[in-house]
Amino acid sequence: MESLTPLSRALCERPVRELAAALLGQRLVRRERGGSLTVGRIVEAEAYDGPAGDDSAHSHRGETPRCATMFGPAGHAYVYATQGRCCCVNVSAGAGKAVLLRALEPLDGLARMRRRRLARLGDGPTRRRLQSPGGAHELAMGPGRLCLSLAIDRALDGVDLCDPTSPLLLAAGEPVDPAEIVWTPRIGLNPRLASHGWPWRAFVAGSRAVSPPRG
DNA sequence: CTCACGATCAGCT
DNA sequence: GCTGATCGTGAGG
Repeated sequence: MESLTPLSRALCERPVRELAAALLGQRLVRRERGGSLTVGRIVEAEAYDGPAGDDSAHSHRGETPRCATMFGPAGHAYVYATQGRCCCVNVSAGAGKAVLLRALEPLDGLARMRRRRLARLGDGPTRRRLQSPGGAHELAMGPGRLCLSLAIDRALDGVDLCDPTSPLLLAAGEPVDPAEIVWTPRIGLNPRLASHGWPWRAFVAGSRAVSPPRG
């Protein structure tokens, strides 16, 4: 059983790129009714710098109902729906800034994670990979898959990730040595997201759970 | 009200 | 590397 020392609010109030780096190695913990815990180690994170200088942030035109959590206190979960299929979860960092959690290395509750992923899959190669013994690292590889594995949806938007009693929280793991952190431009289908040339995507070198670049 | 568009995923070529 | 699924969101009339 993982210990549940929550991450401090002060950490989440640091500049977003520092926060993205500091989140690597920490735990994302999902506590469901009945007390079951699903836990992953954060291995990939992406910083969004808010309305001032970041056109690709959801907050780039100011506060809207969808992204209101980004303008609330730091350390809360900003969860939004994408394509109606799945959600993505961010750690709010105040003033419209946030860090998107892109990938976890599964630690606890692997059976629950696999069950929830398989429930969404047809009879294709992905199903067979996830069922194979070496397939566990793929369970939460990618921002949408991460949320599917941990049963994160819009109902969790706004929960306090620094509160040890929350259904979703950040807990202390092992910080990652800065030398092990790789920075790259953002990835995704929208070329605009990488157009800044900013190396704002941080991931743990060598992690098998890091989502591969696309396009 | 209408409409264009994704911070994605899965499956196939 | 390319396409379809599928729908919330936000901008504009």
